[in-house]
Amino acid sequence: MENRIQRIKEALQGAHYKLTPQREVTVRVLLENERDHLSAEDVFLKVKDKYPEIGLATVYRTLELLSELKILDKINFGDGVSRYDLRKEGAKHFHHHLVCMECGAVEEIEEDLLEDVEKIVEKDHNFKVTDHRLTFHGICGECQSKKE
Amino acid sequence: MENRIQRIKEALQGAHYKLTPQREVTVRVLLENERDHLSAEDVFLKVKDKYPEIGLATVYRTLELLSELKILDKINFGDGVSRYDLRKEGAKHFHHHLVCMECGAVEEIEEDLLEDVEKIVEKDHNFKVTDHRLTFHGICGECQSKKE
DNA sequence: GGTTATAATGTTTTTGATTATCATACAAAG
DNA sequence: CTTTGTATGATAATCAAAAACATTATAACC
Repeated sequence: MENRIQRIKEALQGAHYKLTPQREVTVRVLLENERDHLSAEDVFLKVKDKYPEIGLATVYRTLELLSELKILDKINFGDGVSRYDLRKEGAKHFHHHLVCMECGAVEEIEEDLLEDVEKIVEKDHNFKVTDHRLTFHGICGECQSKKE
Repeated sequence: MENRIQRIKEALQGAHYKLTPQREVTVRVLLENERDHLSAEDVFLKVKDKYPEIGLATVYRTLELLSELKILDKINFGDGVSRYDLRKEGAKHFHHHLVCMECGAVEEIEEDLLEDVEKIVEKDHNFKVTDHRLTFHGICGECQSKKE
């Protein structure tokens, strides 16, 4: 935990930003809820518990900043809100999501499934791929068994 | 063109909806701009040229309806608006997009690249895949040559 | 045809997420 | 200490999308 914060601090400083107390609290909330996909509002409420003086705009600004630095990924599952997802350390790529159409559960998968597909795209379409986003829609195991 | 509209009409009727004049004009606009990724506002303005009495809410409702029927796909490229994309006739899956991070251009690719990947996901995660969405971020051919 | 029920429409208002603004607080550098 | 730039918090503005609601078209029945 502490060393991840340390590295995020270094990433910020490398881009001439500071790890202010507000930003640190926000990062801690993101780390503590790494498995969830929090909206800005969710993050704001959790941060406010630890640091009640913080303003909503600051949380938005911090999330935006961390996204620019590729520490966070901003994702959108089609409900009206943006959600934020910590990128795994050292991960070149965004991880993938399985979204259940029955219950809305979101599972993350880590495997790098698209190495070959990227090569095809680069070759066939003369497009230099820097990242990708892949989401599967379907029915999760739990909902499959419920339906029987 | 006319037979595609005919089939969309049948799809609507199969779900007990009618192809009203407003809906037909909206569908025509979508067909005529198949290669673009229009926002609801874009669609509204184009429809209004042909049918000035139409209301914005009707366009929203029609887009929503066509999405539910899987005639349209609602997509989000991270700017604040939803965009709508006609699904190819007979296509089981959403097509993929290449988004250029330099100029914002969006290219569509049709190939079904994920057959194998889907099998892996179904097997490893006990998740019944019904659809997927895949977007590549990168730099398009044109911007690559400009940079040299 | 007339009548009723239902579906679809258009106008307007409201909501709700995100962004912009701006005065204030803070920190670094001289 | 003063200056200069950055970050913050409160608030207002924006803007896409949804909701509300009254009106109009359509269909079904007699």
